[in-house]
Amino acid sequence: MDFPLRLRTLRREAGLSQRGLAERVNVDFTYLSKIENGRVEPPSETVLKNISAVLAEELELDAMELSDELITLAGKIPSDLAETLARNPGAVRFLRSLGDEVRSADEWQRLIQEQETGYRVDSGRGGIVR
Amino acid sequence: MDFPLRLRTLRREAGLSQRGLAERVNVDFTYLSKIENGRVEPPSETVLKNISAVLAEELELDAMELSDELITLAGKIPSDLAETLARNPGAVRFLRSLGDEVRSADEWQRLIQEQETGYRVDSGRGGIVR
DNA sequence: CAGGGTGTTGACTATCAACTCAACTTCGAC
DNA sequence: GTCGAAGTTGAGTTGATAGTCAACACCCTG
Repeated sequence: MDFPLRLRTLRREAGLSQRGLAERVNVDFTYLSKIENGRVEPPSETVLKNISAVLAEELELDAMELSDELITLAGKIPSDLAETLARNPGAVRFLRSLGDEVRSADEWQRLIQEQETGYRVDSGRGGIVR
Repeated sequence: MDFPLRLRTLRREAGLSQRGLAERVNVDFTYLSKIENGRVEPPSETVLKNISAVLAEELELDAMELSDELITLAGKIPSDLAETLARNPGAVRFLRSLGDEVRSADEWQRLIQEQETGYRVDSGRGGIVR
């Protein structure tokens, strides 16, 4: 799902009008309209976080997770992560070392598994290899 | 080493004047002066890449590695990596899964080792654990 | 001390992202 | 049919980013 639609869906699920949400987020409601219609780029991370906070409260979701979802859907990198990357040349080298192998969501999931379990997981059948 | 000094050092090693480098990079030489003196923010990634290409040629270094160095020194994320991250929500989740454990350059180096060897490496003594 | 090569500085400018504001439309309830 | 609540649109504003340009200062060499 793309960002504009996701936002509109969430807002409606939360039972909020554009004006209602906009007021709590401190932006003009016409701006939300444009965002939901893809007439403008997704908003700043600040606004995205505010939106996430309000929606998470209404929908009883985790605000952090929601903002991560919206921020990445918006094609941005959460600024705290971005800072970590920018401050750690090693992090950039590490990501490069992953190279083109890592492309799909599955691959990333596999890496998370490895990281959490300490085992290297076969990407094919999901079995433990070593 | 910080970005301004690193740039100045490289430029001098390459035997180029500010005017000389600026011309080949298609920026005003006074801009380079300000950059080297930290009077302005580091330049755009485009300019950084142009600079890297010229310097890499003169110094017989790898242009890609040099531009990665300069870009990260400049506190930015190489845009191709940034795009990969922004397009892969999984990548963001993965980085979050690394959490606060990963902070030091050593830790990143360890992860690179793991990735390349397929073995989990002990961060303490560098031995193979599993 | 004249003149070319080098570096520094201040003031200004163009572009773009991220919005706001005023005006209009659309739709459902009464 | 009108009223209010909701949504859409075009034009304009604002601040930050990424530079340029004109002017000046500092050498060294002849």
